[in-house]
Formats: sequence, structure tokens, C-alpha cells
Amino acid sequence: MSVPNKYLIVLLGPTGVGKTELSLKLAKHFNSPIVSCDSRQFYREMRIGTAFPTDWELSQAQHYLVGHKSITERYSCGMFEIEALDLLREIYQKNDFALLVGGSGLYIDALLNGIDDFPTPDPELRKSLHQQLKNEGIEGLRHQLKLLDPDYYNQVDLKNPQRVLKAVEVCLQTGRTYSSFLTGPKKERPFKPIKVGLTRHREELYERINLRVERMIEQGLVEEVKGLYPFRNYNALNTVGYKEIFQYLDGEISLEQAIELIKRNTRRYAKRQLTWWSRDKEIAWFNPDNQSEIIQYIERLCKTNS
RNA sequence: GGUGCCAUAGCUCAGUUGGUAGAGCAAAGGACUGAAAAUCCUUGUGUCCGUGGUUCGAUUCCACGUGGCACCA
Repeated sequence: MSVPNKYLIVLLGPTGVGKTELSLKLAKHFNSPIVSCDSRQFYREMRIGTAFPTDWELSQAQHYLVGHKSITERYSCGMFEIEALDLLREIYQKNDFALLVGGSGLYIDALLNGIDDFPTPDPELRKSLHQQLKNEGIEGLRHQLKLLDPDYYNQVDLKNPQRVLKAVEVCLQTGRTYSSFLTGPKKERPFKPIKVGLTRHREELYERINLRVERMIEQGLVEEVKGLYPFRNYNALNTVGYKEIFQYLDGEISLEQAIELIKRNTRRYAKRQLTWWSRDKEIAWFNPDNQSEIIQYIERLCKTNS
């Protein structure tokens, strides 16, 4: 059971819907700090392309877990779970409310529900598995997984190299099956989550995304990406808005094409986010413009809970 | 004004020797356990410009109309 008088307001929604703007207002109203849950705004070197909060926005509320990592550091949802939990425990010493804001569904779920413990990947092993994938294709890894963990072999998406590789990696590294780590944890949390989903009509959302991409270009996205070119192989930069500009800088596509691709890939990303949350029935959905309705909803939930 | 060409999915176009049609892109739907803004799977959405005519049957052939493009005046 969660502690009844501590609340985590979870503000989630697709990219470009207007989370940041609303989060500042909610932070003021509930006198709560903001904990970011955006898998790309963790990195301080990525600003324009991730719609990183402006200095002014950062000054409007206490912000945590934004820009606290470098793109050269390895980060994961498991690390986020631990970090965010520690942070929240501290916040709840003084506050009844905390605000979790972000669009990274897996990370949000890791914090709210917990996630199984996996060993930290061994970089050497991963490198050799990648090499193997490159040489033999996914077939070799599939075959290996079938021998190492037949249970998981039967349920994994065998066409998805990332999944198959990860499972083989865990098996080889630990000497255990990948599936033996999957316990589906229901971990105790020192707060009660209130899930507020933000959404708009698809057309409106896409229009906002297109406009935001144009604005990023005006703000100097190309320059930012140029500066990060030496780091392009880091996972953090395998990101919409960055990979397309890398292609442009390599002369593979025109700037126009890159911009169109960024728009398209951002739209697709937004759709994937919505798909992820569609199965979570605890989320109450709102248009971000209905601020007072959202506040009322949160306050009503707090009352019934106390 | 005259002549020619074109009109098919949201866009660019293919095609049907007459039996109501299919590619690419865009899009839609889905999966997801330490790479998640990642990675992967599935799906063709249509007054075939309009009105007549020929025909058992017209998106296809014919006529006219409408719109677009090109050339000539």
C-alpha cells in the first residue's frame, strides 16, 4: 500500500502536446518540484533538438533530472528508477506533492511499478554480439537464444534484433536464462500516483510538431548537431532530430529532406507513445488547455484518498 | 480564340486489348522489462472528374462539358 498523503502527479503525453507549459502551472498550484522523465532531456548536451526547457522555464519551478547526464554516460530505465526513487524520498520529507513530467513510457512505468533487475551490460560482450549480428544476421543470435533460453525464444519478437541480442547477452553474462529475471515485480512505492495524460486531436498535435521542428531549425539545430558530430555513435544521439541532421551533414540528403524526415519521425514517435499508454486504464486524459479541469481532477482524487 | 495532352488513393503516378484497380511516399493499427525520441510487426484507404451514348457490362471506347498544363495566335 502506498502512503496515502504523498502524491506523485504524473504528467504524461506525446511529444509536442504541451507538457512543459502545463507542468509549470501545476508545479506552482501544488507547490511541488518537477521531476523530469524524458529519456533525452537527461542529457545536458542536447538542447534544441530535445525541446529542453528554457532557462526561464527552469527558473519557474525546482527541476530535477534534466540535463544531469552527459551523452557519453550510459543510462537506462533501471538507473532512472533508483535515482528517481531516492530523489522522491527526499522531496517527500518536505512536500506532499511531486510532479513527474515526461514522455518516456518505459521509464515512467519503471518508476511507478518497478522493473526487474538485470545485470549491467558488459560493453565487450555487447560489442562482440553486435559484430556477430553484423556477420551472421539475426539467425545466429536466434539459434543461440533457442539453446540458451527456449522459453523466452518462444515469446520474444524473433524479428527484433535488439530484443534477441539483449536476451542472449543476459544469458551469456549471467549463466542464467533471460526469462528467469522476469518476475513482474510489484514494488512498494512511498507515494500514490495520479496519472494525467495530455492529448490533442491528431491533426492539431501533428501541426504543433511540424511547427516545433521549424522552430528548432530557426534556433540553430544544425549548429547544435554539428557540434555533437564527434559523438554521433553514442546511443543518446540515436534520436529524432539528430540522426537526420547527421545524414544531412554527411551529404546523404538535403536539408529540406532532413527537416521533412524529422517531422515525420517525430509524428511517428508521438503515435508510438500513444500506443504505449493506450493499455494503461489508470490514465485520465485531458486536453492541456483545460487547466482548471485538470487541477480539479487531481484535487478530487486527493480528497477521496485521504 | 485555336490545337494538342492530361484528369485514377491524402500526394506522385502505374494499369485494366471493356468484366469496378495497384506501386512508392504520406497515413493508420499494434508490440514493447537496462539501447525506449530506441527497436520491431501488420494494414490499401478509391463516385477511377461530370453528364450522356455504344455495350449484357464502361474507370477503360465515343461525344459533350468542366478543370489543369503545353504550344499556336
